[in-house]
Parts: sequence; structure tokens; C-alpha cells
Amino acid sequence: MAVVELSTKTSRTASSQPGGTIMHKGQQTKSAIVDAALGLATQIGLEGLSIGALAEVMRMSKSGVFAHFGSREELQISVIREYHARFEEEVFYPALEKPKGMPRLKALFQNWMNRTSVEIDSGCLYISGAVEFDDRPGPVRDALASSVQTWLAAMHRAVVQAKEAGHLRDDADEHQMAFEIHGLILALHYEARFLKTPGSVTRANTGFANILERYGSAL
Amino acid sequence: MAVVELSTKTSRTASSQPGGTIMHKGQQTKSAIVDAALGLATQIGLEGLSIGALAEVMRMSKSGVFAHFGSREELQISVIREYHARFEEEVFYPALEKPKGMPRLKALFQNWMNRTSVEIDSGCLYISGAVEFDDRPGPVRDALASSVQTWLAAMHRAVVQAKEAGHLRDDADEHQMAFEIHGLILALHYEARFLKTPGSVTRANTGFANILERYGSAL
DNA sequence: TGCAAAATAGAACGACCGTTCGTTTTATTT
DNA sequence: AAATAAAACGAACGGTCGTTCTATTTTGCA
Repeated sequence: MAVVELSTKTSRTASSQPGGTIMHKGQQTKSAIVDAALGLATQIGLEGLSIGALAEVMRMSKSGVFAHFGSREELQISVIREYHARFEEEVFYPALEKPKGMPRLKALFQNWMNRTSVEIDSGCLYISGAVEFDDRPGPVRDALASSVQTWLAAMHRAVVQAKEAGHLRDDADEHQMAFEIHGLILALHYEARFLKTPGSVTRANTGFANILERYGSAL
Repeated sequence: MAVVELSTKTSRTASSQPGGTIMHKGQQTKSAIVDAALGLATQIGLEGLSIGALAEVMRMSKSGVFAHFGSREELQISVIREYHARFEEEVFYPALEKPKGMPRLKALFQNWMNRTSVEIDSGCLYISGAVEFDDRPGPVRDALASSVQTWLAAMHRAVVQAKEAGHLRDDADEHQMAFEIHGLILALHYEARFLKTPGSVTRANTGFANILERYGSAL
């Protein structure tokens, strides 16, 4: 069946994306499949993601789903790319509207925290993927690692800019600070999602405040 | 075949454990299987652990391995118990020889760090297991969570004792401090094992030093 | 040494996996 | 409306999985 909902057709036979790009039916269903796949993958992991289960969700045949990707690996990579795009959209870009330095750094962390808080229910691909592919070389691991690196580099850049703006102590180690921030997010995800420890969100926020106190320049 | 190496037989037909307990052949091979299973599980995860692969490593038949556990879940739980025992042996007990307070807290962290450093190559069951079972209720998840809780509680207790000994500031939040320490370990594992970022071990150590500086009582 | 019990082997099962292939249905273009 | 291209289907393949069953071997004790 593979019925893709067309909100209201724009022109005769082709539909359009938010961006305005003309989209044929194949690409529409493909992106719908990636949507569903991302939902499954965040819950059960990239490894747990099976084409059969995905086809069932999509109410399509296995081969119908498969044809859009050509291989399971390509499907997984598509999911990673989609996750990356949403992460950027939700965490990175909005923070760019704040001025460089402390305001942007705070915004990046807040957005990251908010997303992680949501992912306490849905799961985080950058964390589950890291565990599933730490020992498994290949294109999936590469796509995942480069996505994560891109984000961590952006975070690190924000720290550097904060120091350049004079918002941090002169002896502040930017890599060290980024590392400690990363740890807070990971601890939040671990304790809230797996252990269901209450108050983890507050703890991560307090941790960030502590980090700012240590590395921030005196008022 | 399932040949279990007997270093040197103690008595006629029964062999002995380090503890001195008499062990029949079945229990010997069983613990040898758990050994091998732990090795596999730390590398590819509890979910990736398959009885077929385990049987191949053990040079036994699948059914021969299976019979020792009765189910895959029971095998996984046995692996978790073994991991827990080794973790205690390696990280927890040695630190008990240090006096309560700061010395023991430092020892606990150092031992934890050392183990995590080794696990950069081998993998950590408490981390991979958390990701694999965050959304999957059942006895395996329960065993895993209770093991982790036990350890985190021990860590927290050490922090409390350090405060009681006057080694921490009066306003130090013990849970907060334990949370931040946990974050350091998680960041170390993530960045070193998945991203292969150099210098992560040093960064975790520096992070711990920073935490002590913030929470420690003035000299 | 002989005999019951425990341990292991081996084959088979049903279920699910990713993938391939030929066919049929649906979209798009002429 | 006819012709062409794209998309989806359905069945089948070889493979691995956990599990079950029966037969065989090995072990431990009298």
C-alpha cells in the first residue's frame, strides 16, 4: 500500500517539501520510511532495527522497504543522517542566534540538555550507537563517529569563543571543559534513562553551573 | 570435548576452587563457559552474545553449552553476576583497606579509572548493558540495574564518609558529587573507546582533581 | 568393577534475518 | 490515452538464532 499522506497537492503530479523541492512519490515514501526507522532505532538501537519490523510499521512489504536503500547498512546510515539533521536543527542552529561567548555556550548546553531530557524516553542514537559500534569498523561506525565529532567540535568551538571573549579564566583548558560537559550529559542519560534516578536533570544543570563557576572569569 | 584444564588435581576425582570448594566437572565447565561468555559479552554486548558462538569458542556443541543454563537469559544473568564479582574484587575490596574518608574515596576512583582504562579495549558491561536494556524490562535488566546500583551506592557511601570525616566542605552535596564522578567515567569510556580521542584518561583524572578542589574542605 | 547419574553430542524445529528475483501495480511522461 | 519508467509486492533463498528432543558418552560413587 505505502500510502503517503499528501497534505494538499501543490501541482499536478509532484509534491513539495517544506524547502520547496519537488519530490516524487519514491522520495516521499523513502523519507517516511527513514522517519519511522529513526523512531525504531532510537528505541531499540541501530542494530535492533530490522527491515521486517520497519516494513510492518510502514504497512509495506519487506522488499518494498528494502528497495529504497539497497542494503541494511545504507538504511542505518540514512537514519544517522536524519538524526544528525534534527540534532543540528534543534540544538545547534537555535544557539547561533545568541552572541558568541558565554550566552551561546549556555544556549548550546541548555538545548543539548533539553534534547537529552526528551531522549530519556525515546533514546539517544549517539549514545546507543557508540556502544553498538565501538568495536565494529565500517561505514556505519564512520558515519556515526563523524556526526558526533562534528557536534563535539562545535561545542568545543563555543568554549574557545567564550574564552576569546574574556568570559573564561585565562588558564581555562577548553578541551577539559568540553570533556566535563560531555560527562554531565552522559551521566544524565545513564542515570535517568537506565536507572531512572529522580532528579538527574537538576543534577546535570547544577553540574554545569559548577563548571561555569570553576572556569568562568571572576565577575 | 569441553576439556577443562586442571592445573594439578587435588584429590582423586574432584577438583577445587581457589576458595577450596569441591567442584565437580559440570560446575567446572560451567564456570569456564561463563568465563568465555564474559569475554564475548564485554566485546559485543550481552545481546550480541550467542550460544552458537560461545559453543565454538568452548569447542562444545550448542546444546552442551545450553544445558548448563537452561535459557539464554540465565546465561546472560550468569555473565552479569560474574562481571559483578570481578568488579568488586578489582575495584571495591582493595579500596576498603584504605581508611574511610578521602583516602578510600580516592582509591575507589583510581581503581574505577584503572578498570575503565582497561575496558577501553575490552568494553564495559555496565555501560553497554545499560544501553541494550534501558527499554527492555525483565530479569536481565533487573540483574544489571541492581549490580550497578550496588556499586554506585558504594561510591556514594564513600563520599558520605569523606564528608563525615571532615574531608569535604560542609555544604557539599554527596549525590551531586557522585553524579559528577560518574560522568567523568562515562565520558572517558565514550571518548576513548568510541571516538578514540587521545588524552582522555588524563582528562578524567584532571576532572576528578577539579571535583576534589570544589568539594574538598580547605587545607 | 559395575551402575546410576550427570554431562555432552547431534539432529531437528520454527522463527526471524537480509537479500534476490520476477511480476504486478502505480506514477510520470510523451 | 498510450507508452515508459518507477515503485511495491510476494515468494523464495541461505543463514543464524534459541530451544527441544533423544542418544551417547563420561563421570562419580557404592
